[in-house]
Amino acid sequence: MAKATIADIAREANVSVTTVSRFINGNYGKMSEATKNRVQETVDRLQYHPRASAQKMRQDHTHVVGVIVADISNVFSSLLFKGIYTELQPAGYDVMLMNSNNSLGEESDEIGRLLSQEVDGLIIQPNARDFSAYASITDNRTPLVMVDRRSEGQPATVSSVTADNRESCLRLGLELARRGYENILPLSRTGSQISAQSSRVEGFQEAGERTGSLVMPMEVGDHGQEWIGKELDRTVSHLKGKTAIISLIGPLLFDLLDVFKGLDWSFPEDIGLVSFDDWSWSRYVGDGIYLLQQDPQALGQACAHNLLEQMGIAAETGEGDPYGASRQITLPVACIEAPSI
Amino acid sequence: MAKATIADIAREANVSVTTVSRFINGNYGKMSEATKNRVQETVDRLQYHPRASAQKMRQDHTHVVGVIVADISNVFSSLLFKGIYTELQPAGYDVMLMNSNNSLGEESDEIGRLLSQEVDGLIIQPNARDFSAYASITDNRTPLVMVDRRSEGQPATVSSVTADNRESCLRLGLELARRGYENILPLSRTGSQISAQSSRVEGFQEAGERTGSLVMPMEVGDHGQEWIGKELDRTVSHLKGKTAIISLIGPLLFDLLDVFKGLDWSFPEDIGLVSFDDWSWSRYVGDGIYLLQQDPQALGQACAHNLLEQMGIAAETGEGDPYGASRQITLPVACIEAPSI
DNA sequence: TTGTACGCGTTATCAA
DNA sequence: TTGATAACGCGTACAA
Repeated sequence: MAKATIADIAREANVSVTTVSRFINGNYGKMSEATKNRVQETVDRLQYHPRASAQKMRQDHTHVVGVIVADISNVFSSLLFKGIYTELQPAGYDVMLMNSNNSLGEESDEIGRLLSQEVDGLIIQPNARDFSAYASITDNRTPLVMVDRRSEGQPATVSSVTADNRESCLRLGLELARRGYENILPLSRTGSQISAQSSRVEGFQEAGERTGSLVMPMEVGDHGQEWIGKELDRTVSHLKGKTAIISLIGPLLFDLLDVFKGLDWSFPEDIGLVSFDDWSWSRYVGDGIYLLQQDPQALGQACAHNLLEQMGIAAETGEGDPYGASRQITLPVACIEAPSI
Repeated sequence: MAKATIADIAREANVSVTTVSRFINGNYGKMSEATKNRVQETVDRLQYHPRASAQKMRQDHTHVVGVIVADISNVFSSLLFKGIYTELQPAGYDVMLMNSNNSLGEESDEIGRLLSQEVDGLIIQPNARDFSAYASITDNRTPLVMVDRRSEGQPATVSSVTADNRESCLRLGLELARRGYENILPLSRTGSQISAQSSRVEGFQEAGERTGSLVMPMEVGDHGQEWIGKELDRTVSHLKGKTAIISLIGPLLFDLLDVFKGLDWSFPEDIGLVSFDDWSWSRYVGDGIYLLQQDPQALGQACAHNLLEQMGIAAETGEGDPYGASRQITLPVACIEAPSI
């Protein structure tokens, strides 16, 4: 027997499809207890589930939200998703998750797929430097929230949720100077055109300008530990005074620890070490590592919350401006002290 | 202007809806270059996207797969998802991801939602001890793959993908005995009715029977580090000979390291320490920790691959048996040696 | 090579 | 309190 439809229920329960539909949607107001029970029984017996796709045809919302993260194997992304999901699920929204792998091409393809799914809203951790890559979304009047990274030329109508990268790095730069560090080496490994790492570098550079310390950003690209070790060794050997190395992205800390071991550097004696986002394991390494830590789950919840607002307004006003609720949201970065500097 | 439909394209391009439909579906066979180009141009200009929900009405597949993981904040789940996604996306399937939070109630609700979405297939990391919780899925003839855990009474028609938990723990138990350990304390923290942890305990118990060593499983439930520390201390102080403590689930290792610090135990001197699934950070702790490591991404790919087979057969044979491809798949657990035992 | 017309399962409108 | 029926956007059998 094929899947039950609303018509099957109606026939079996000796009512009209209208009544069944009302029942499904909880409009018990105009329904006798008797019919209600009869329909209920039939629905259970035939294991009827209303089909989302058929419902979508008659309604202007799908109750599905699309999410595109840059790298799902990074813990940042999974906690971000958890925050999003925690907020959206109780509100009655399902989530389609996609992984762009830090690739512009995959991202673009995925946006198309999600638009085809008629998602009610979209949360993206973007890869493209220029916002034009996302124009199809706004053209579509689909509510959009950007997270973690900002692309250039982003319309004021689009929301943005990021951590306080610049400020936290500025503060850390000042603190390092206060502790007598004269050189700061922020290491980044950027997979895409844009990332939160660049705002972090800016923060350090500002601190350098204010304190007179040397800030020398280093982009390690796809290079392995051997290359990183060589470059670091060469650079540091030319520097006067105390040097601190900053891992601007969580996974890079793994490599740095190996590199330090290879060079036989220990911290904080030979060199200072600070990292972003270790996801709470590094406190078991030696006496712990000084950290700047984002709260990805909070970021996710903020995204979802803002998106719900946008979608709510879109639903209320119909043809109105779905972007009334938009804003730029910045969440704090925690500083976890440890004797690695 | 409202979203473009196939009819809009047809009108603008001066062709019939049939032609547009053929174009969308790549049936260029019966189409002149001229019309093809004209349609192409119009589609681009109006930014037309076919609506998945309308297509679904006319077809018996949605090209959407549902995935329910037990705890998305556990790295196991995110890598599992990555494996699934990596396999399904190129095959043209979108993925709805849900997080059951190790809760039976949420899981049951989520299954209903996914069935309403008419997913073509389902991958679940199950919470319920008894398979009856999933009967609605098989009643629906929706292809299903269970991963990581097995529920009782699972029909032969349902696939299962798990890591080689029992065997790997048996081998480790034997190895521990060989190294002179006389007591093995596997610690588990189970959030749901079933988990992979129980097969692991079985493996150790089998080893205990063979070697004569004492195996004393301990369930720490929701207790905090203080409780764990007290219980461990009390237990170990009563034991003769060398003792090894096993963290049967990755996150528990965090707690154990703190507990060890609190009790001032060091490994391997005072006690042996082994853990499952640290996700590669623990090698920086002291001289590293002995590990049994699953490959969640490989598990995910195996799930997706099997599901694709099931769905392929379902699609081919129409009313035929979609479960022909079903099997029990077991993947190896890697053993990463380190001087913590 | 292109077009017409119907039906998929549901909800909303209107009528009874 | 209930029911009949027209849409929603698309794919396809059949007609031209």
